[in-house]
Amino acid sequence: MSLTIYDISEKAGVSIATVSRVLNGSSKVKESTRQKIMDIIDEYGYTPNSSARAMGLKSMRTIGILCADSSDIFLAKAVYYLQQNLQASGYESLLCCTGYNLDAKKNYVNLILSKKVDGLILVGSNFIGEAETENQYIIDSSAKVPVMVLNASYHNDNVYCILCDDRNSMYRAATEMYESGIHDILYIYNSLSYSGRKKLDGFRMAMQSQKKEDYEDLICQIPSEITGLEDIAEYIADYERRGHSFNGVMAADDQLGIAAVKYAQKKGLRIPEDLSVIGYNNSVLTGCCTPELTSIDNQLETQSRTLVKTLVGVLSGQDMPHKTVFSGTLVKRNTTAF
Amino acid sequence: MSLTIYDISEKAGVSIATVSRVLNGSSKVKESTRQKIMDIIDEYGYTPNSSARAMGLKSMRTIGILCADSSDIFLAKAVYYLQQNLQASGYESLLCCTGYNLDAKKNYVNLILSKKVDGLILVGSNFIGEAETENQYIIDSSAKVPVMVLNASYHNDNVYCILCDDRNSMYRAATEMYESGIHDILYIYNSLSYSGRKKLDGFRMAMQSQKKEDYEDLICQIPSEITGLEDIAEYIADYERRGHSFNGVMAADDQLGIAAVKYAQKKGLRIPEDLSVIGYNNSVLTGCCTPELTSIDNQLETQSRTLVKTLVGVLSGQDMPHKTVFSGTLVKRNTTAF
DNA sequence: TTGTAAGCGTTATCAT
DNA sequence: ATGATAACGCTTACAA
Repeated sequence: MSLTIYDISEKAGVSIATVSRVLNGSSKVKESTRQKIMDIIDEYGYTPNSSARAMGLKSMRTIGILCADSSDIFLAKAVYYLQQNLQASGYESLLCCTGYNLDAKKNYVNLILSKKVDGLILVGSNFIGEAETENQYIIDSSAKVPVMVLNASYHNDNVYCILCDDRNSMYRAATEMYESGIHDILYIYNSLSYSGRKKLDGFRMAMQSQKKEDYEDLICQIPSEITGLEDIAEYIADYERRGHSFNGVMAADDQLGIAAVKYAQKKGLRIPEDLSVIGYNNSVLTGCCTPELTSIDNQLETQSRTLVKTLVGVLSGQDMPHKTVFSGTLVKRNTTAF
Repeated sequence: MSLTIYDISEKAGVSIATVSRVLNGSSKVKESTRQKIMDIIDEYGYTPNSSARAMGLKSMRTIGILCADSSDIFLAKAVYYLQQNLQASGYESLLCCTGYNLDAKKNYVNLILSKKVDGLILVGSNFIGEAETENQYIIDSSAKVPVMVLNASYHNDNVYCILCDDRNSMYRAATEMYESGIHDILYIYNSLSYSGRKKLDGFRMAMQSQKKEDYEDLICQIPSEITGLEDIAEYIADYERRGHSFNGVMAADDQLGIAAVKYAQKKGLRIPEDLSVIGYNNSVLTGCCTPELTSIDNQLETQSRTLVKTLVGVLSGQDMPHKTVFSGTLVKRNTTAF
């Protein structure tokens, strides 16, 4: 069994209260006794029991992180940055992968709340539903602890959102592509999560403000059951064969962007001469295809850092902004010429 | 403040011991009182305080997971599977990303041990050093809790290893490539972690048993400072220009495999006619290049499941195998013709 | 079957 | 500056 504060106090010939004081750096302790206690702690390698500490402090100094799938390339990155920042701020984190089903998510929220975490971080816009009823669980949770949402927006009292302005980022990138002379732009996407909707909005806005006609015909949802990149490429080829022609592609994520590159290779189109492609997320995948994929970077690292800073502020009683929005940036590689 | 066991016992008109009993499903409780208590728990939404519980049980039912970088595509997958399995077995997990520096790793081990976790999982062979002194911290840790190692082998009393036989997997794949008529095989790798060494061993064994001469000339370490895939491709091209010729590439991971594909594209070589390529890990990256990358799958999901099963066994006092080895399988895609 | 009471290792409020 | 001591919420002998 490992040492307790009692063992240390005994060896040092002081009371546990004194030991506790030096441990917490709190009240005044005579420097000599402080030294003596520290020496003994070092010598015997004592470390406080964090459960007991949590009971005394009524806080675990632990944050619950929920994400749908921590092996997703985008979410993994976010979780990584969050944990690094939390750790640096002296918080533990409890990670929980929920999958994409709403009921499962609710259950996991309850589970993690029962661990008496000090706060909750929802990673990814898939935690926000379109219907208000789908989000009741967020309101309920926020009654107990502050809820942070990464990459989506939800307005409520004790919830704080950090996000990238996906709509505007997509708008700007689509506009830039259009103004470079590429007027027939195919938009491909998988799902309409919160950020998925924003991106599509941004694309539509861009086409509208360019007075582009019939742009809706070039908005293409990839059915969720087709997942292989080659299959998606084939689906795009089909779409083209059905009478839609385009010389640019904007994809809602990098995987889809790569599928578009594969489509071009299949059709013998040159990139970027015959077809320009822009992905989204600026993930490691961008380097894997040839030519390398131009992509929109949504500042995940900055978002994560800000989120933790905001959370720590909230937990220490400060007033913090309920919504912080960053702008994405277009990272140009070789699937675009502008 | 949330409810305690006292609140529930009061509302139910029983003692806290009885409530605790139904909570733990332990000793005999009359069905009617059990029902009554459950109803009240449901009605008021009581959830036990896990710190208090940990103190009583003298266990947090928590496992510490250490990995160098949870955003690494391979490690993220492993961590994901581990967490899923631990959760299913009723364990929490505390994830901690250590980076690749040895001293940092040691510090993190101590940190996580101070949380009084019930066990430790080291994810990835980069936790095992070549020199024995580098591994002392594992021995020290295993004196306190069982230590599980994923994807590497280390022999000690309270440490348990689950791994894929990388040497043999590489041996078989290289042999298959050789026997298909591809006799000049370039081996590329980054680092010599535990599994990195095994893979290289396997390659060497294969070449030796084929009586291939001068195969050492075709073993190429990519300097760690060059990281971009295009740059690696360029490095390979340089290597070739310096007088090494080859018609096959075996890469120590998928990223390097893709770099080899990029090299071929750069040189105008046809894949697989002029150059065959095999990657390692069978990650999502395999689908991103064109043609899609043949890769060795190291059964991460199976490894993770087995690891958790073994850990749970150890924690419940059962005798468990100290070393479990799976075999990798070659997943053939389009960078190979055999 | 149920209740009583003694821990578990801290923190924090009193006194001294 | 330091020491007693009461919480904190739970588990678990031991009694009844």
